[in-house]
Amino acid sequence: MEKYLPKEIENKWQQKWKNDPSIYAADDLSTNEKKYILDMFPYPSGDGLHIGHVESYTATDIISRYFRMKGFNVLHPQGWDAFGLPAENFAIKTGVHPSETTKKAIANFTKQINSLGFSYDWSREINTSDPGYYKWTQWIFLQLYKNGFAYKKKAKVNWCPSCKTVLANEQVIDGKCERCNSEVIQKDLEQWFFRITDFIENKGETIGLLNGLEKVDWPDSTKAAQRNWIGKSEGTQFGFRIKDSEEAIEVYTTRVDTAFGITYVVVAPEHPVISNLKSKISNFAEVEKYLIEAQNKTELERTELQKEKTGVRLEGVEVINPFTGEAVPLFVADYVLGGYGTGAVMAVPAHDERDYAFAKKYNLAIKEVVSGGDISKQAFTDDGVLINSSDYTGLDSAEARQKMADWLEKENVGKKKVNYRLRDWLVSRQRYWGAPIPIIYCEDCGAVPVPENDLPVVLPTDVDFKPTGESPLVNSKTFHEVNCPSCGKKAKREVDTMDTFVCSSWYYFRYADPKNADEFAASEKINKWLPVDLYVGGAEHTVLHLLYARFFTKALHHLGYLDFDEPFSKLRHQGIILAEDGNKMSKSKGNVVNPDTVVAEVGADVLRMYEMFMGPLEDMKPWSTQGIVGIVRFLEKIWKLQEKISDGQLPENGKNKALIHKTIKKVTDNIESFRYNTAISSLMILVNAFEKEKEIAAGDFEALVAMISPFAPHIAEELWEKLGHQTSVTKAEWPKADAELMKEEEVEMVVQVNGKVRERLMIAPDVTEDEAKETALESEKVKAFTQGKEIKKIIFVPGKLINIVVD
RNA sequence: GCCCAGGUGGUGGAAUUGGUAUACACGCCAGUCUUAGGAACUGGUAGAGCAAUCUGUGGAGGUUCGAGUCCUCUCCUGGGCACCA
Repeated sequence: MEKYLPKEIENKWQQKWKNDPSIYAADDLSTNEKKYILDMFPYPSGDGLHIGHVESYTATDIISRYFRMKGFNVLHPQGWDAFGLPAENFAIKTGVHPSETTKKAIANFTKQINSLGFSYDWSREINTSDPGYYKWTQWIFLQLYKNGFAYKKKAKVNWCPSCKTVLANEQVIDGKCERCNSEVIQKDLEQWFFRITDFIENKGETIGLLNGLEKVDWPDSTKAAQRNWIGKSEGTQFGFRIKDSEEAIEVYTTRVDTAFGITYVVVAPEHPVISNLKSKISNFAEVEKYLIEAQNKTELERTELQKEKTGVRLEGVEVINPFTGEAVPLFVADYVLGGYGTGAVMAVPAHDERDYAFAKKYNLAIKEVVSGGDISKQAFTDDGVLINSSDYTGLDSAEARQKMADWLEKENVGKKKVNYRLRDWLVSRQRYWGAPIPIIYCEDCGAVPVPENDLPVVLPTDVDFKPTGESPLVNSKTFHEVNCPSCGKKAKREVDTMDTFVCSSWYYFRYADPKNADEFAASEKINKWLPVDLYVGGAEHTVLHLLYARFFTKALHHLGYLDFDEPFSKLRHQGIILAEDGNKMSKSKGNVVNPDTVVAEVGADVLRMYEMFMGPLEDMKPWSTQGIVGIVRFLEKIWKLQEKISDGQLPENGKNKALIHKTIKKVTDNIESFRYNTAISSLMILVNAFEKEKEIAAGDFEALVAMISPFAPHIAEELWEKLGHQTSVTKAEWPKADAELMKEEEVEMVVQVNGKVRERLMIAPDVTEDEAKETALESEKVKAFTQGKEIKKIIFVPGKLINIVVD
């Protein structure tokens, strides 16, 4: 028999699949039940495919191939998240246009992906930088704009000085730019936003971003992270009247029960009340100095100095606590955030750590109103029973919160209020390589949407890439200077482009109808294929892509374009594959494993199967070059089993039959529950058993080949062909487990005495408790522990275990 | 500080409702064969002990005939959020 030569086999079959793309094509017309299995599409970087891509793409490929064999109509597409900064930065350095770089990278990615035998439906390939695609990104922008979900406003925004563009909140990690790690600063700029906060709670028929999490099958950690990011907080908002004035300062609190302990009020440096009260503030010079200092701090500086609180009293201004009628001093301090709640807080040093630290530093009164702590040492922040709180004394915190909020409402000075941490999504970018925002500014008409007939607004090529802080599109006269679509006068185009996350927020709709020139996708096709049945990708997109995509789905559902309001019914993340040394793979450490090298050495089937065998998909796990040998040996063993295929009739071998059917069941269950590592191990057990046989029935070997085909499609096709099949193993039926045939003639029964294993006996699987007891008590080993003792109890698990309880 | 997910041999990891702890694989040890190779095959491999046996799933308690699995407390690791009032 010839040797197992993965390279030859893999080339042969990849060529065949390429020549017959229909075998993996999704069928728009089929009435079979559909499965939409989706990978997070890659950014085609110059570095090529990463070993982590291989992990998640193999996982989805296995389940896609499995579902096809089960008779489902499977949609398993792939495409390119092709806009983005790396190509643009490369252009700045070298002058090579990003479209060139991207085109090259895509060609390389495609080659690499095909060398791994993934069963994508390439007829549905998409590319976000293709005008045929971003026309619809722009179209969706216009729908959002026309319905009030996209708007432009001046605001304090995150600015990355190195990337020279604004960033969304989600793209700032620990005060640093998600992409380049530079410290982010705050700037007042006029920018485009999407009203994502409108969809936090249910909106009409559309289930909200919070409630929607309850109906999807996503990892708990991901749901928790999204809830965390949205940051819902239920509290009370009420006003402090400024003494000798009609004006009031609104504060927000979750602890209105501590209101009798208020000893001062604090506003954020951005709070408008400061300039409004300028005439009253006797130390305004000092206050102004503080404001300037606060403004110059970066986000990082402002939060890094958490311990050391600073602030200035607004001398000459006092505010009235509505509960006590007491006048308390007013401070400005940058530990209060301008962008959250009302930008002002009531300070209760006895029951809040930050207020406590501030009060200690500036020698302010600390008044205890909830019993249970020792406020001479530290703030007591738990709930408790109220003291020193007039009529509310004696109530516990929860009850007091309710009654005090009711009182505020009755007095018309406050109400219950819900706040969220989530801000609207800032989507404009001052960069080149993205989808242009389809808006035209006219001196007379203002912001005018580009007419839908004029879409796409094509990205011009006559630009200078050097980032200046203004979009490079401003340099393109052909692009920038246009006529107003409304009045025809000279006007200017919006020069900012959209965040690449906008392009990736809807791409999974486009796969349903990728070539449609009249719609972003025909509604019958979208509603046929969507929602996505299984979505697999890295956990780093938890609050970025996954939140934005949900928002798009909800907005489009609300506008009547979709039948569903959650895009991804089931989500799983692949874990990070660490380098052999246990560190993260990185170019600078030189510990990166390149899939091309591994494929060249051991073949795609081995790489695919090894990555699935390493451990649970979602776990972080280190690469092991040594460990691959196990899979090489496994596939070689399967190859050699061909020699044992019997051409004649084999006598029924009961033991192997049971093992085959048990394996079918286990592999089937494991694939459906995404536990490929244990699926492979049970296949190994079956192969080890086959190896011990002199001959194997052809049908049994076929079942094995069918089962390995999702994991290692090339060797499976080759063996399938050698078994005499004319058609691809993809067209084969997935083997069925027969429960009758799984039954063993004899099973091992564990005999325990007082819960400890003392003996293992072979019995018929259906013996009764009495029979089992009798057999067990005859055993010498068991006797040694039961002799002369009274049997108090027998626990019997049929076919498995008997536990004899003695004194 | 808050919220998730985890801690099992030398290594990656197995273990339906609580029911044989360490499947499968790597590595290691011994052996067989050999054209000495990073091949193949056979056997062994949690720890202690000559053995019977005892001890073992981060730690301490508890529930149970029986706990890796359930409960309480605690330590550690990874991830997310964080001056959010």
